[in-house]
Amino acid sequence: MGIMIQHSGVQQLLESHFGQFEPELISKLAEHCVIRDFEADQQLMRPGQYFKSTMLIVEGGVKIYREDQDGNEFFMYQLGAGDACALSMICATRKEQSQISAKAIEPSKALLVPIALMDELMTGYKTWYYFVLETYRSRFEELLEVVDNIAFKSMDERIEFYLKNQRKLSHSDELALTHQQIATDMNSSREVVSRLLKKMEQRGMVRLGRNTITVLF
Amino acid sequence: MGIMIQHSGVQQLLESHFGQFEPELISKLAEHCVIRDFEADQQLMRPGQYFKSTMLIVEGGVKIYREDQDGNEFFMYQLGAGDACALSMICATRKEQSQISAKAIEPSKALLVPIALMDELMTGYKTWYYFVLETYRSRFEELLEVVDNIAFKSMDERIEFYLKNQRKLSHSDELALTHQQIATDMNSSREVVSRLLKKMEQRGMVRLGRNTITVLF
DNA sequence: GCGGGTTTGTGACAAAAGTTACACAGCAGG
DNA sequence: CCTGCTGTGTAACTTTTGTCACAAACCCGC
Repeated sequence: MGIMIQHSGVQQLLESHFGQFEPELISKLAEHCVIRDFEADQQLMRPGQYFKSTMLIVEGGVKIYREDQDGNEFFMYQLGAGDACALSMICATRKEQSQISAKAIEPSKALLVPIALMDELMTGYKTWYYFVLETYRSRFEELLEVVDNIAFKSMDERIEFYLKNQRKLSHSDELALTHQQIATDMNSSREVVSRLLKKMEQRGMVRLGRNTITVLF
Repeated sequence: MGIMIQHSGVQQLLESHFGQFEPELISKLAEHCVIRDFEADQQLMRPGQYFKSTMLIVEGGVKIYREDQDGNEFFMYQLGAGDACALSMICATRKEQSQISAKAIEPSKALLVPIALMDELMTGYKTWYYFVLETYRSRFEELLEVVDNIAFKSMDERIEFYLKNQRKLSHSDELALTHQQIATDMNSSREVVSRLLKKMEQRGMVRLGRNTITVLF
């Protein structure tokens, strides 16, 4: 009975954010997969961890980071409900180690799809197949955009891009961010970020407050 | 008759570098795809171009670049015989614009697989399906490594990585490179590269000559 | 061997980013 | 209201990277 309730919950979550999936696929997923809850700031995966399943975000938001040997982290992109982690799909299919770290930015739910199921889903369900391809494509493009930013742009342009991104994701011009958080995400230092933000304020691009940055552009 | 000869040539090239493909897949590809030749330094694709087909490299070597608006280019990774461009697969499936530029570094041959064929190949041939997934995975990982380099490492470490890479690809410790080429690939300037290479020579890591860098580490 | 190209070496300087050090403002809890 | 913590502002300095200017070395064809 507990399982039945669980399954119908899965079904409902899938229907609301993965409406493109055919009904049989949704049933299949509801039958074989589980939902896992994450608190804000909790890690969904850490570097060096092995994947046993692919994750689809069904609620909340997740930030994806790249980490180096010294534990520095570099923010790459963010996932929301309806997105999937390409890495967990790719690595999952090869039982590879994760090279990235993922952190929930708010209370979130993810659907765990066992890797054992992947082949069957890919060959049996057209909408799943397209979903996976589309996931690869969009993650790849996001990653290319990340390369653009750090390869061609200076710090102030990168901050601007970062803020635009955050605004889009939070659907608000008031961002609840500290300078330190931004610096950490960009693998820079707080002083540099403060300095550049101050210049942006003087140019009328943002308004700065404690824990808040209001985007004006 | 000319077509017959063409087809058997395709078949042979496929067999030598894509031995994992099942015979029926090779025949299928030989039947529906064509080989295209590229001279050294010729562009396989340029930014803004639309894909009509996916490319498999069957001979030679290709460098993949990201370009910005001002025409600066940033080298990301290199493909050899047996590799495929993930971008051309991903974009091909959506008839998207290319975001990258690809340049042959030596006389090369590529197999052009029409995008119209992709779905049929993916669903009908297991080895093709695995090949595509593996292509996505390895390009994605290469891209992550690129991010690592520019996000975490300093110029001298990046040069070191670049040289190691080139050594692996050319199967030789003697690299035929000018400082200017390296600088262009890394979106830096020739003077900086010269300076750092000189330091590396003093530390005994390389030996420098005109048009050649001998890797000693 | 003599120009004229390309490639490399180097010094001086400028700009960008990172570091150190410290002051101070804002807020929360006692 | 005081205390202490967190977040921000800022000056001074170092390091790294990029730019400018020019010299020297090398290579090739004549």
